[in-house]
Amino acid sequence: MTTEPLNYRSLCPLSTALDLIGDKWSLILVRDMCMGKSKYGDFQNSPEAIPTNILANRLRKLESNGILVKRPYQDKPVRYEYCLTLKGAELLPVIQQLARWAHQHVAESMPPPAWFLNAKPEDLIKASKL
Amino acid sequence: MTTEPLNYRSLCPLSTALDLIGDKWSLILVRDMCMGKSKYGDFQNSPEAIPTNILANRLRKLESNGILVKRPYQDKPVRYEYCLTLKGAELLPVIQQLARWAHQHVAESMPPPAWFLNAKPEDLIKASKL
DNA sequence: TTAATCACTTGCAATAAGCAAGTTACTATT
DNA sequence: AATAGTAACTTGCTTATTGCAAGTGATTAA
Repeated sequence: MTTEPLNYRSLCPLSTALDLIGDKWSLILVRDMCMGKSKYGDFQNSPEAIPTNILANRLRKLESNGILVKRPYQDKPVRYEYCLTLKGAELLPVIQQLARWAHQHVAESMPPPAWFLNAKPEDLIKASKL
Repeated sequence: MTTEPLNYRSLCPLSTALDLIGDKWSLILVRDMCMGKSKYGDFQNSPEAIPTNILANRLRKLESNGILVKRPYQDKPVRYEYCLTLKGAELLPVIQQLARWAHQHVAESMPPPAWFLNAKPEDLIKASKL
């Protein structure tokens, strides 16, 4: 498997999950990948405007935690795409629940698109090797 | 309603949700309240060992965002309890999905108790005024 | 040759987290 | 009456993380 931090605050499943993806940006990136985005520039262009150094850092962490895979889709010049693994795709239910909650309880938030709420993790993985 | 930050990164529901509870500690506290904990000292005694200044700060934020209510349950000396509102209790599905995900994909994490996975938000609110 | 794009890295300032100790208001003990 | 103890915090300070602006290397396009 991939290298994981190994310094969990506790072994409570919620706590370990938060240690891996419980920061301000990780799930935003997972969302973007759920929406079909896959390139560095795509992530930068999201409305939340992630700083570029943090983007690079989060992509590295998510990769080393097995949530996404980075692979070149061309050379000269080399360009990479970032795709969810099964582990990453299965965060979809988490994101769906968060979006549902915000829609119900945060007045300012926009409604999540229906296709998003009905999507399944399996729909998201396009030929990645787990 | 209660005072909310009003400085959301975007109006995407996921993004607004993360702006409210997407930090390292908020959901840990919501989990504790889901488990029946309600006092300052209870939260401090959780295995993740939240620093006391951060605990006080998070309780304030969660209260001002309408996720919990703080109320005295005795005076002389005054002691407070912190209880989930409906808004807070409805984070349960989010936490359940996170726990489920960790159990499936994080080798080190313990299995979530069955009663927890089957609990419903309504079960959690004990006579708070929404 | 110059300009442009993509995918980053680097340096530094600002913000947040974490640790230890102190405080206030009581109750209980000697 | 003095001492100790507990609950719920606050304060000061150090360390770590974020965020902003600018710079870099590879390559294509004008």
